Formats: sequence, C-alpha cells, structure tokens
Amino acid sequence: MRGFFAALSSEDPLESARAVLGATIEHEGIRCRIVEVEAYSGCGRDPGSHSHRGQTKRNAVMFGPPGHSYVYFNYGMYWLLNVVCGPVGRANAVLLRAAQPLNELETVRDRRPKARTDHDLMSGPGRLGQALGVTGAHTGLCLLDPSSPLRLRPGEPVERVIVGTRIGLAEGKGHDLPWRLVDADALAWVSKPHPK
DNA sequence: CGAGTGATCAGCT
DNA sequence: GCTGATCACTCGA
Repeated sequence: MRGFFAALSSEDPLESARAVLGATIEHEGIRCRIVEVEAYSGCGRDPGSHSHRGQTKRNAVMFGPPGHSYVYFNYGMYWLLNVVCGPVGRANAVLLRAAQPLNELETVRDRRPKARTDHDLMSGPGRLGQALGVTGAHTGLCLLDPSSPLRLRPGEPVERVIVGTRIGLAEGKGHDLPWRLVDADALAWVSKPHPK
C-alpha cells in the first residue's frame, strides 16, 4: 500500500479521497472517523471547485502543499473543512462531509444542541465543522503535523466504498461526476441523501 | 419544502 | 468603492 502522504499528493483526487475516507480527524480532544467525502479537482477541470477560476485570497491555501486544511465559510453560517490534495499548484481538495464520533460524545452534543439524535451530530459538512469546533482560524494548518491543533491520521482502508454524485452542485458544475465516496459499512453516520 | 445567513468576487462605475 | 449573484447547507414546518 502506498503511504498516506503519497496518496494525498496524488494528482488523482479520487485516490486522495479514498485515503481520507476511513481516516481519523482530531481537534480539541474530539476524535472521529471520516465516513463520507467528496473529491474536487483543480487545474480548471472541475467547475464545482473553488479553485476553478484560479487563485484568490480566499482559496490560496488550496494551491499550496497537500495535507493542509482549507476551511471556508458557507451560506453565512457554516465552516466547511477540506483537505488540500495533489502536488503544489494543483489545487485538488477533499471535502469532509460526515464522520462517526469516537469519543467525547457529551462535548460534541453540547456543541450541536440542535442535534436530535446522534446521527445528526456529524452527518453533513456544516455539522461536522460545528461538532469539531473548526472555524476560519483553522485554515492553512498542516494536518499531518503532530503539533497542529487539527490533525488527520490515516485509517484502515475502507473495504466497501459506495460511489455517488456530489451534493449541491448545479447542472454544468460537475454535478454528475461520481466523486462522492461513502463507507458502505458506516451508513448510520452518513449524510442525506443516501447514495445507492 | 422555504427561509435565512454573510463572505466572496466579477463586473461595473 | 459599490452591487448583486452566488454558494460544496441546515433547520423547522
């Protein structure tokens, strides 16, 4: 098996996405296992990507080295967490969409008071950011650096992966690309709509 | 299903 | 410097 960093560095965003699926993300003592991701390609070949129209102040970290965090604010409310992937300048990314909480359940429930069930805690990119306590201050961090407050650790490769289309993209923005990956054995923690 | 939230950016002036 | 469209979403009806 190729190394974790090598997979994140791959030019193929799907290979990076497969490596992130099943990995563990950790922040402020909260650990969770990533069960749903989406791949985004750089280099102007993916109209759904923030990097599609070139580098700006907002998306600059996407053009930097792989393994770093790209966090951005969306819909006026939610912080969404991505892992920068591909070689420097390639601007691929993997969006973290859902996770299974592994510890500190009480803390996570406190951060997500609107959650009615434990499924609601991290089943969606905005929810996951809220549950972890991630904000724009956490963009540009090296997720592989043990001294970083926000860390990403490799996990066992996910045996059964369900592939679907990405969520929320308009027609003509790559909405039909099969770049949403879900762990088939962790469907209890995945966001809606459920892929087949 | 619709409302609501605010940063970002392209395209103007 | 301003405006308006856009946005990879969530919640409550």
